[in-house]
Amino acid sequence: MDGPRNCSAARTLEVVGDRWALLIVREALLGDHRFDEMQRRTGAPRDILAARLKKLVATGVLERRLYQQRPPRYEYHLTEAGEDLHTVIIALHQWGDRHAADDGRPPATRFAHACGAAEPARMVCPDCGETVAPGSYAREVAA
Amino acid sequence: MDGPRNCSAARTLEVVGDRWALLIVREALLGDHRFDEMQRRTGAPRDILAARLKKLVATGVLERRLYQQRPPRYEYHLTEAGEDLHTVIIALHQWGDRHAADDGRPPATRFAHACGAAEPARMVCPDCGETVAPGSYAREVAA
DNA sequence: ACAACTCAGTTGGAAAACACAACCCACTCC
DNA sequence: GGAGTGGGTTGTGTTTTCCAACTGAGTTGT
Repeated sequence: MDGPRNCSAARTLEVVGDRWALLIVREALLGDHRFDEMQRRTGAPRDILAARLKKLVATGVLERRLYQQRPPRYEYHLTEAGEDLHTVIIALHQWGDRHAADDGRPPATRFAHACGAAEPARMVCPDCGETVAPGSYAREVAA
Repeated sequence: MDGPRNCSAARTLEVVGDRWALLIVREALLGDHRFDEMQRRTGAPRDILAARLKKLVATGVLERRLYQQRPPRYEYHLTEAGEDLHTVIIALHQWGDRHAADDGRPPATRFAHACGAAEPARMVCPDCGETVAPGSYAREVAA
């Protein structure tokens, strides 16, 4: 009866829901902050990268920092909000590990927790401590 | 020195890295399986929706089920791989809750664990049990 | 001093994807 | 037999994207 859902996930996708935005966030998480490096590591066209960086700065995901005068050069760092996207990146990464095979190219990127654990992180309910399953978690609740 | 990273997150984004794919997965998670319903709830144009559904079936995220002969009608259900995307949706949803305000429209969709917990799910390391932080988790490891 | 190189972008033009409205088809219900 | 339903397709613009080349301030090499 009603139209599109008023949904937080959809709002997030308006900010990072295109082909390159989340790869840019991934780069920033991995410690790359400069234009050229990001361009090489993501494979994004330079003009698109420039446009996305602008948008991500405008939406408060990244901030632009001057790291050198003359000529003025800028780096892009994650804001606190940007850092919060790490769960999205990790979730994407895990799905790829499981369902989209590495086609045997060079060294893969990998995420590993500081404690040295080999196992991937899990999403758990903070109350009952159970791992969140697709069916047990997704419920629509009228407001 | 080298080109684009060989990265699982990037491979995942090749499958669901456009504006509509993840919203379609969200719908399927929420229990909508039919074309028209998905069209209304996501807001995607019909032709784009048709194309995405085809792609998601081809990539093994969705499967097409005949639910009625004469005229033949199909529903779209998540495969096991598709269901595994729930962590991505949840992560997006949480980020939106925190950083992209609800602009006060109708009832919001909401995800809630079956045990009734109000708190959002957390990503934790299965070994040390700690909540995964952006800095503590993202590390590149040579293969 | 002059050339080559670095970094961070712009610009222009072709190709692909997208959005929107209209249409189609096989049926069912009134 | 006319309207309605469900699941699309088609045609026509409008936007994005892609790619390659270029700019411009400054630094480094010779």
